[in-house]
Amino acid sequence: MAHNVKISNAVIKRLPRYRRYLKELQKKGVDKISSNELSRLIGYTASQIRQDLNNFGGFGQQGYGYNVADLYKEISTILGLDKQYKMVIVGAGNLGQAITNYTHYYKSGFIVESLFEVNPKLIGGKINGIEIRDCDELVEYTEKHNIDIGIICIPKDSAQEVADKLCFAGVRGIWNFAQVDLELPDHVALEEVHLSDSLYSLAYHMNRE
Amino acid sequence: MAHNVKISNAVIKRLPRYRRYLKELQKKGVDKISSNELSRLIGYTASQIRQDLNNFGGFGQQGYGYNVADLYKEISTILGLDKQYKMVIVGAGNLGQAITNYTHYYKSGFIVESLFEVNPKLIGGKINGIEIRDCDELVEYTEKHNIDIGIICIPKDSAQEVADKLCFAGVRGIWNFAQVDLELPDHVALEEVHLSDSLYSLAYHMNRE
DNA sequence: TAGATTGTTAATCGATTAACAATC
DNA sequence: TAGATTGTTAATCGATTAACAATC
Repeated sequence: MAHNVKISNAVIKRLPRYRRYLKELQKKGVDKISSNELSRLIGYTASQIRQDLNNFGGFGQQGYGYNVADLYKEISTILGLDKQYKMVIVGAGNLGQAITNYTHYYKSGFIVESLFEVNPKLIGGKINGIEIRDCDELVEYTEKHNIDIGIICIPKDSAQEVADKLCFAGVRGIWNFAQVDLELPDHVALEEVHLSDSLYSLAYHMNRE
Repeated sequence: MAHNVKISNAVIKRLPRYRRYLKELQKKGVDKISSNELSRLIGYTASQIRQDLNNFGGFGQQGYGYNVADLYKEISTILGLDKQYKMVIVGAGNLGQAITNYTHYYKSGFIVESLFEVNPKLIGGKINGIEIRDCDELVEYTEKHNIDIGIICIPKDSAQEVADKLCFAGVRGIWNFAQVDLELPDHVALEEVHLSDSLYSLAYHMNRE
């Protein structure tokens, strides 16, 4: 059953993966699955799967297993994917463009409302029909349009400053691609994607295995 | 001192972060730092910092601390950043292009030798002077040029197939951006970047904090 | 030398796995 | 009902933190 105990981040990080596998099962027309079968597919132990899910409630049925469609829906709700999120992307370079396209085509609940840039050559242009505005308008726009998420796709030197502006303008979450660890107020959620850290850990493993 | 005990992935994942902070310190002209001072900056406990570093050897000096430049260099070597890596990127869409530019400008040790595409409109074009070739040439090219790393920037449906080809052609590591968990032979290192998983965990935290 | 700080062992904490009673 | 499989408690394992002797 649901409790008030804080759920560890390790658990949260596994939820999207459960969801992906459940989606695949659903596509294949599978409508029930046991923790053991799921374990074989996904690679976590059956015990861990049951523990993870029971952090949020008893979604299974003894003697039967889990209903694939129901569990998929439950996990989606836990993650907040039943809601919509308005987003702005700061930095309209390749990465900003890539994320714009990606969310535009694949993530219906996450809507890119506008991009922001300092480079005058890009300002006024459009990506997927979404306008690129001057960075000077960032705070005003974000406040006015009740933006939920700010996405930072700019070099690290100005990243903290932009993050501060986004927080001031009322975003509830920041998705950071700049190579710097941001400091945010407690009430703003932060997810950092450090691409070069990821590449470096790949390099490490290439020299051992 | 260095041992043969397997070093946990948690430790490896922290190394690039140490390195980033040491780089900043170096820029500021700081030449020595204690585990306590570093702890205050980076947010890990001093105890953890000393434990982490001692997995690889005694880089410090009692009563003094750690030499910033030396430690930076040691960590770089541990990660394998003293070596060069030849890479190919499969998928020349926005993300493939973003990574090409990114590594081209910022990661001197990681060289994008070629991109590969199935879209005939893109084949023959260039990004940063790097040619986009037909995916049909992937195996031959990769073998011939002794490519070390394959980067997968294509939709999930063909990702495993491309990964198999890259492994067959002899890469030692794969950096995967497709939304699927790849299965690779043991001797090929794998680093997965699941962008939507990251976005979903952000959504989760936005609805709790 | 005295003070500072590491390297390393021991203690604690948290996460994973195992076991099994509850129950569909 | 009997068999299967969950939900949940207990045991184990591993990672983090604390403590302190070694030593610069």
